[in-house]
Amino acid sequence: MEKIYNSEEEFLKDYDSNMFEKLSMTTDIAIFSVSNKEQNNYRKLGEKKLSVLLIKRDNYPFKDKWCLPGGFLDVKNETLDDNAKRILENETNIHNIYIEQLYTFSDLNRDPRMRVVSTSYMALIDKNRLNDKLKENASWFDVKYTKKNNIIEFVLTNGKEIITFKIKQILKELTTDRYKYTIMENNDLAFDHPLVIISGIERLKNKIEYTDIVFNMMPEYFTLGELQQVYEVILNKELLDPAFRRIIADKVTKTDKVKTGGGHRPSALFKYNDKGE
Amino acid sequence: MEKIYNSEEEFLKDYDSNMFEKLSMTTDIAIFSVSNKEQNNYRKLGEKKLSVLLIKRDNYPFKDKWCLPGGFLDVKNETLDDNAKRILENETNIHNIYIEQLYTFSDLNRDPRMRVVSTSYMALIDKNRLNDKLKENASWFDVKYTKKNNIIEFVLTNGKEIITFKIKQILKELTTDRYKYTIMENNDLAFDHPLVIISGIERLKNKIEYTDIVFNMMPEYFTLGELQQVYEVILNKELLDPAFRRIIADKVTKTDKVKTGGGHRPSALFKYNDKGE
DNA sequence: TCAAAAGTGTTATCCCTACACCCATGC
DNA sequence: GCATGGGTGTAGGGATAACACTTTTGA
Repeated sequence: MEKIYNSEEEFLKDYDSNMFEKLSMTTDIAIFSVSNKEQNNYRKLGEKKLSVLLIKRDNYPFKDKWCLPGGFLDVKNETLDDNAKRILENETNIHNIYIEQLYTFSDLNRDPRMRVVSTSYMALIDKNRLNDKLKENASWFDVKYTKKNNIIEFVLTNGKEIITFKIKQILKELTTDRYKYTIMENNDLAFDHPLVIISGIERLKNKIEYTDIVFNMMPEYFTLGELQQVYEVILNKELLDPAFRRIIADKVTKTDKVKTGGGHRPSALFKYNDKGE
Repeated sequence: MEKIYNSEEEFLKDYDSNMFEKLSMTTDIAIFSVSNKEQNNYRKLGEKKLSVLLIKRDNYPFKDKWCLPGGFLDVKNETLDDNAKRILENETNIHNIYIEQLYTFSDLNRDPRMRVVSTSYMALIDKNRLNDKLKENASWFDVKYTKKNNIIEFVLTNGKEIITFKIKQILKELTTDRYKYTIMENNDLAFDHPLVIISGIERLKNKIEYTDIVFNMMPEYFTLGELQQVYEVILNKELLDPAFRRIIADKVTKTDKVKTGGGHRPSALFKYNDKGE
């Protein structure tokens, strides 16, 4: 299991020991949610942002750096899914959260303490369901990214701190238009977690088109405008109303409820139609 | 590293020992290719089949059962990709083969010898490039499967032996139309390898639509008819000629070469157009 | 001559984009 | 009244499916 280091000396003492011949596994989880920026104008909708949960590390290596929630596999008792769920329950107090395995990273120098292979997960949640239950060393960061040629620049901020990193996108094989990502610049985020974040975002963008995973990030009742904003935040582009409504028409059911008070025509509230198909 | 058992006693002696507290990792690789069934009719094209390479195990557990090529990770020196490539080179003598990570399986009882987490890979190859180099305990099996409701029945055959298994497809979450697969019946294939095979087939079906991976299974020069057959074998359905030609038009380049001798109009030979885009 | 596959053109249909337009509300 | 988002209809264009048709070969 994970060893806790409180000082650098303690950490360096183990650094050259035989620990490095053993294999450990961890899971790292990118939990995504959508946050709502308040607006001054009483008419306008709050601007939505994609956000990810980070934890401030309290031991070496990467002490005092932000990282994704993650932890070591209990070899005797857990599957990787069990492990990811347990970590999420510890960090967020939330059960029954949607998780999905992303990719298994196995760089030799990933963790200086020992040989670690890490399976990454993506988790989705409606942030409003758990906001005040977070531990004090955890914080939601809004995610913004821009792509120029093959360089993707990320800016993460929680209002007080800013985290930046750059990722390069490369064609992996001549015969695939899937990409491989490598970290170009990263001073603020522990381990290879920038890669986990971009894998999660790519998966999310992909799956929102052909599955219903987006409803894991929505409250029970929502307006179509709110749902459209979430799509727009994830896809990083604007959608036209009529097109959007056609696409999601058979995924939602209109309810009797309406949402008023917005300085405009009240919106009908919808529910996810999980009987569908 | 992997321990070789030549008798069951030897194997059972270790079974209850402390080995089970340690963690090992393996990779398992589903190598797919397309085989060509000969036809009696001189005019007809050979019928194409999807095929997968299996190895006959020579030690416990699962002694004398067929399994996918796979092996233990060298913890000190290898990434998972390195490991998969090394295993493939050992088993097939082929370098520069296309590989792609699929999914990491971590069931607690996957391997009775010890706690094993296994990352599965898919590999693609043009079988004609390596046919006579195979080791004697390796054999290509044609893959046929039929789906009734949520049960998928597989029949694998290499001409002499037949391997069958059944897999059940279940909706994993209400909010995803991705599936989870569980093994219902499996007497002939080692470990959880049926799951690796179906994951690979699903990935292949998906990616053939939006990437160029199929060309990893083609020779340098091919006719559009042959290419279409490969598509049809992988997608498990027939395609209409004009539609197919439109889809792949900008992925291939016509060459001066033609293929004659088929009892019909000669076919132009095409090349993969890897300059594209 | 004929069966089989190679290869091309054409039409009808569907789906999506883009735009236009009206509705209802709170200040 | 008016800005704002809610909500709907429709014309045009592009892609696709389905079909018809011609070409070329080996036996």
